[in-house]
Amino acid sequence: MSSRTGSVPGVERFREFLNEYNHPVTPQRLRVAALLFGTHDHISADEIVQRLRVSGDAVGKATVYRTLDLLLKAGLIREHDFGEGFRRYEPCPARPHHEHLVCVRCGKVIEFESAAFERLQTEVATLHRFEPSHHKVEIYGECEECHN
Amino acid sequence: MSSRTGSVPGVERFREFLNEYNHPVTPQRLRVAALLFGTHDHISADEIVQRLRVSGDAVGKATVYRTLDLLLKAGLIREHDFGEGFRRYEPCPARPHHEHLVCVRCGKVIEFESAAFERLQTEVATLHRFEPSHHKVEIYGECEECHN
DNA sequence: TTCAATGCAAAGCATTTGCATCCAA
DNA sequence: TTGGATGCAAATGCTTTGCATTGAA
Repeated sequence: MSSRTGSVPGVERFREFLNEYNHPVTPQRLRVAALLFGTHDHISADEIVQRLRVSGDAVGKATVYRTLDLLLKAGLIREHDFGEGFRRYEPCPARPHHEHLVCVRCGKVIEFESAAFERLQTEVATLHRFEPSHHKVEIYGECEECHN
Repeated sequence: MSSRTGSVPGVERFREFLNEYNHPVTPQRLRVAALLFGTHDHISADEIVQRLRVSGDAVGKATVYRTLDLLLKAGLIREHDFGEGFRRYEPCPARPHHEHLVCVRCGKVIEFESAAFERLQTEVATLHRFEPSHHKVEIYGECEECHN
């Protein structure tokens, strides 16, 4: 075992969420949450399985997917599909809302925020009589290292 | 049979692309192209198979996927993943580059363009030393009919 | 004790691939 | 005539589900 999960705020929030909805707090759930809240990467379900296995805290793949569902419902993580054939996840609470730059060669993901984008979302949605809930802005291209 | 494919500009452009790369011009390829260039929807591979079957121009699913690849390589269609578990396609040449508003209830897709978004993409990419190739802006929410 | 969680394996789906047959050029 | 296209069915890869077992409360 490695993580003192109690010290990670995100894990605490997940614990509260589980209590609130009378979902058992299991070691597997805490491990998945601790891993997610302890990384800055945008990792896939499979990477979660791998990393937990390596650190000796193996959790079944099905349980990982089920825990990701819970974390999504709790609003504690964000789900992404960058068109790679699988989804990636990142913790929410850490940083404010942000968008992504994705390198089409090496897969590197860089985050950025832009108040202008936020403003434009509201503007455009209102114009089309939409009630906006969320949005995605992804810019694809080549990062400095990959671009010759 | 229904379509006089010769009258649709997109189909003509596809024909030229096939000739240029010495790919045979087959009736199946023309049918898929004609369907795509004749609709304003954002349709899935499966919908293409269904609609062609209904109109008596059945084309195998594998051929549809293979033709979509060609159309993508030709730059004549755009591919979208709105997180529904499958991809949607739309003709490119018809309209200038645009973004999407997606109703999370009924799945309706509305297109919009915004010069401001285009400008911001370049700005942000340059800031992070990215060479931008393309981008996606999707705003999710409830359309007027679905919102109450 | 008890009801939900776990984890394996099987099932589901969209998409891709293998291969025998067919056809555009 | 012939190399590539077609289309069925099988394979793939991510994700979900069924079910017997385990464990949190």
